[in-house]
Amino acid sequence: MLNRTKYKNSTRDFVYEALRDAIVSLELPPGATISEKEISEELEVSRTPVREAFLRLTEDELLTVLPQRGSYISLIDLDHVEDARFLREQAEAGIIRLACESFSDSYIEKLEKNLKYQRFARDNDDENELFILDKAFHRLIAEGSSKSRVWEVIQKVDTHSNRLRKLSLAMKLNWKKLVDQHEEMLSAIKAKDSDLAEKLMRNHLALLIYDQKALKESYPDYFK
Amino acid sequence: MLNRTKYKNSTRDFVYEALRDAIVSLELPPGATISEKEISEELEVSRTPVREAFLRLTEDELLTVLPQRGSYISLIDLDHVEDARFLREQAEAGIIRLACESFSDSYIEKLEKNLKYQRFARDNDDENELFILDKAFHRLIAEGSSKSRVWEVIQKVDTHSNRLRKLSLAMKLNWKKLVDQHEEMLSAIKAKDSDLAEKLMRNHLALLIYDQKALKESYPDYFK
DNA sequence: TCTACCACACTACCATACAAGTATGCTAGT
DNA sequence: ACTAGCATACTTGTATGGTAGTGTGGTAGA
Repeated sequence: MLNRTKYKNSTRDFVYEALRDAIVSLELPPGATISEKEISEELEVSRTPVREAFLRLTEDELLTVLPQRGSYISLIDLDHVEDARFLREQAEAGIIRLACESFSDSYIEKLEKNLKYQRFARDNDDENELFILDKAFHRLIAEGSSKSRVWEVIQKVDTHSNRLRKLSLAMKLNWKKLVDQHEEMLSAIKAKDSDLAEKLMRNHLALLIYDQKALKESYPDYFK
Repeated sequence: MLNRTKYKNSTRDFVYEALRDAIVSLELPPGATISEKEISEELEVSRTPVREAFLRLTEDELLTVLPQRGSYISLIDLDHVEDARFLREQAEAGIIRLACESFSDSYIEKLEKNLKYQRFARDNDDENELFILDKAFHRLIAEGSSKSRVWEVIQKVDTHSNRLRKLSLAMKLNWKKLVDQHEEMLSAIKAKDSDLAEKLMRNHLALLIYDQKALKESYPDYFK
């Protein structure tokens, strides 16, 4: 794993971020067992900060701890994924309505710039970059509507979906139409058409039910 | 504080629940300083589980920890309250739409029973009971729509509002019209009128901006 | 061969000791 | 009288030792 010095001040945060990144990137796959001692030796820290990181990961539902038995990376629970997706749809529907009501020119520009890069990434089949730009696009809409904190909360409960997205990336699923949808959404915001914007957003996020079935069949061990 | 034996298995959960209840009930008021050592002596446990409870409370934004300096109960941040309210409005608007589409008779009955008690509590000026019944009412709608987990998530981020509600209880603010609104909502669900139900829910939750101003003036030390 | 039992290795949980940063008040020097 | 600086008593952060519960593999006995 990475070197400690490039991280935050506290050892706890270092361990937490290292583990979370490893889990979300599937470097530590769902179902893998890990122990406090093992990680503490690997990262060359004591068990205390590792334990505290474990607690936070448990809260994020990325880790499952069985007292006196062991811990393992949580399996992806499609019910949880759907609940997170539902919450996200409701939240972002409300947010994009706000965006239609009041959105500064500077944020319009930021979105346009982001979209330009999205098109570029799409034309170059750079799914990884598209993944990042997609996230940034939605974040910008929330930011411009002064709802950054809401967006952060959603992100927090959306970790399971993030792992799914990583899987769908690996399987090269449909990432193309995404850009078109984003463009339509930006047009709606510019036209201040709240109803249309909300509808587009809901359709867009409904698609996040990717090919859950296909993914589950390809990686059965990763699912609950 | 309470005896340990009546709580869950782990010491950590015992400490966490004891502190969280004390904070939300305002027994530990915003701004009050507490230390790991102090709590560990009071509850007669070691510092480790106390510390772990502190970490969880920090994640809930109920506690603020300043390394090497001290910890204090977080002040109520009205911006955070509004963000949580916004998220709750979006979520419950979506949930009540679901309720209009599919809601079993048994849950209709449960809501009716709950409302009966609400009327009783209102007529007896029992604000405390009304507080509990209000919570249960909303929870029932989520449960009946198979969105319990979403409701739990909302609850988790809504802790600041809960403290506000406790304050407004103390000030005997308007708790009467609440029952009427709930009755209208149930009627809309029965009539399967999604649009009306959603509108009612949004209006209802918009009111949760109580008299924030009045509260802030009455308890200035509790706010950020 | 099968089963009951036990020793052992493993886990997370909790207690405690030590380290390091911070605030405060006293004291010595001006 | 005032200030710089240090001792001290706090705080949280980290390390480590011991405890109790759990799974496993081997062994003795039928």
